[in-house]
Amino acid sequence: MEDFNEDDEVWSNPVTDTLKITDSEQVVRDETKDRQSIHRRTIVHIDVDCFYAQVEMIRNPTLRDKPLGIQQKNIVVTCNYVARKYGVTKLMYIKDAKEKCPQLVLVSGEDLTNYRNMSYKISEFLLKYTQYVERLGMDENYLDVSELVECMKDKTPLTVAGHVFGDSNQDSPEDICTCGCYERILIGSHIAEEIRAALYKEMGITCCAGIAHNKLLSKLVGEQHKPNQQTTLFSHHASTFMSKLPKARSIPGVGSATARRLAEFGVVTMTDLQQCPLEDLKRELGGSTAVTIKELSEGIDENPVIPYSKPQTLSDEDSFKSCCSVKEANQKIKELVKSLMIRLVEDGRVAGTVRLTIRRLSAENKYLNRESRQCNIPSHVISKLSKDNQDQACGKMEDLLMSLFNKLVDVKRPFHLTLINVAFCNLTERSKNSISHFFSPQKNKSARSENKHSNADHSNTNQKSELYFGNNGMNSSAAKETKTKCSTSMSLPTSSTNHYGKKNSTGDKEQNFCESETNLDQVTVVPVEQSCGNDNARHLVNKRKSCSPKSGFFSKRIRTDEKSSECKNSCDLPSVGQDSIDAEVFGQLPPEIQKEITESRNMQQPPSPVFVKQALGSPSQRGEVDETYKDGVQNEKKIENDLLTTDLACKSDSKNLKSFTSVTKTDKTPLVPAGYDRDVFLNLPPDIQRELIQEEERKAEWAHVKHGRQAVRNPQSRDSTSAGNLLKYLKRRK
DNA sequence: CTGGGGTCCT
DNA sequence: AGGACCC
Repeated sequence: MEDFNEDDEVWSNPVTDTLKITDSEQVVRDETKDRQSIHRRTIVHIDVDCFYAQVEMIRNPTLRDKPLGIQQKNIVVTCNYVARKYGVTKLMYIKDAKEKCPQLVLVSGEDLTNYRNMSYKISEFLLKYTQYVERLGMDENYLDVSELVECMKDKTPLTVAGHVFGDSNQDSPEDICTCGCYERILIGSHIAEEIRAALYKEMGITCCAGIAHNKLLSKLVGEQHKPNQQTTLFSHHASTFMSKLPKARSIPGVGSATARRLAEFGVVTMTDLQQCPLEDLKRELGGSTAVTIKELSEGIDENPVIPYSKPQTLSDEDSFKSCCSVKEANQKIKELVKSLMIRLVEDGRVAGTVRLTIRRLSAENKYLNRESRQCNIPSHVISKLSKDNQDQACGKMEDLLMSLFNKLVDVKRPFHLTLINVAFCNLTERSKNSISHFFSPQKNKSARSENKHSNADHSNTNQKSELYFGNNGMNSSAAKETKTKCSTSMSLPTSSTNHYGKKNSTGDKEQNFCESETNLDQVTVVPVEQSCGNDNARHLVNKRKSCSPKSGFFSKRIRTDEKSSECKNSCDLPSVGQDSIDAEVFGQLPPEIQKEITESRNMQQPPSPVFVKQALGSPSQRGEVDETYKDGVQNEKKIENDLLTTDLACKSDSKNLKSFTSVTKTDKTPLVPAGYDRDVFLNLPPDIQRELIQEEERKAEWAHVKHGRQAVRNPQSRDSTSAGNLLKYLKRRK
């Protein structure tokens, strides 16, 4: 039955081949079409509401009910929704903002440390739902939840959670796509809602979500209802949705430069772009961007969600009115280096390159005029850094940067700088260096490229991911967790028909309700490998042929042949909970009434309509969401405590690291990190041993985080709170 | 009077 | 090294 496999596509593409020569009626229902469909994925885009302002309001709850602006230099970079009521907007001058709202409270947001920490906590939290989490800036994440959806497809809910784009009442059944995406997106909307509820409950963060079949649409549709709401887009509304966007510039990926060039030949609105002949676009913009933005304008976007990893650069910058002397510059650089060094040490990697960027005051071209010089960091500076001589290392680094400064600026002539940026890049894990240094010098050269390769590629194929982590002796849990995740159950009733009266794709199952009240915690989790057999487990391996490292909307098109696992049997888990609405009765209501009920529930501010309420395990955990939201202050203490606990847990982790290290120093039989020859290792100087061990610890910590088991957290708070009804079914390793 | 970060491509 | 894009 699953004849469509990788071998077939080498020779031909049965689906598209057939599509070309046949009437679509039969083909659309072809099962192979489902796998190939551009609708095959379910993507959730999570956008944290006024991120910096939320972080500050969590830090200081008394700010909640005041108009709050986050200030960087002369600008309000973002503000809370109280301030927005007064007309304060993002990137507004302080002066203008104060005019609009004299009581505006300003908090400096120039130091990003707190925001960065919260940002990663959020991304790590999201990793509990899928390994496919891609960060976009500090406050946005894409999640490919296709696998989660696949596992819940027997539990397709009746209605969408949250807002939906377009007027569903106007839909006739023929409009709805029959490839299965309708049901997948429906499930996706409930996944998104649960994620948002959990994010709020666990971290006190509110966000918006967009749910659609690709990244572009999920991001754009999520902006329809803000803040703290979510919007779902079904594929049959995709082109309408795109047409309704005002400007071509609305497409993420069409920036100011492209928009200007488009406007030069008369393309301004989205429909202009949609209707502009491809040939014209190619002529004006070049072939690849032309094709890309043309497809984006039609709502087509096959770019995969690329799992994030550690950042590729660490940079710190400061802008100012004027810096006209070497002495001043030196001082600024010194400060930047100091804070960057701290971040670099925390990161655990070594920087191979340092870059200095400046901006000169100039009448024209106010801020496109950055110039930079970079150089390699000599190894003796690196070795200083890895020891305790960090002051010395900073000194060396300053010297390096000053020599770069002299390359940029003719110091004998007057100069006027308005910005200095220092960046560490070419970041590599220390163990790579150490290992190749001490054990296999000939591999030294390949270390960098190998690293880069896996950064770009392992994210795209489970196969490589497994190889990569496996080889490291670290953790192949990325791929494994995916497989085990398939034992997920949604607590909503299923029905053989949706409220349009269309058959579900799983329509042969007449079981409409899940009445079992089995305790969630007793649910047996069956790994997919077992329940589906090896043949199906094999499908979990992505077979992406190529990978462009770029993750934006302009990346080259990547053919992805992800085949979702078949895990029908393992999904037949008992389902739980009762809803206050009788699902059977609800299902028999006329569609308009169903819609009304759903909508009235969706009006509630926090994510909590039918699904969440039902999904939350205990009465004490449901129903209070509204309350909690309204007087957030009451909850603040708890949230802060939670965060505190988290921090402490992190610290205790590094404490463990230290005690581990000290054991190796004093014990007669020191521990030897996995993957090292014991005799060789023990003959190394003690400080090298210590470094290697710390290296392994750091890698382990990161892998930990990467695979969703935060280094952190009171296990109880994770297991027994709202962390997720979805999550309750996910098998956690150990 | 225009943040402080990031990404990838050319 | 710079340019485009993202937030």
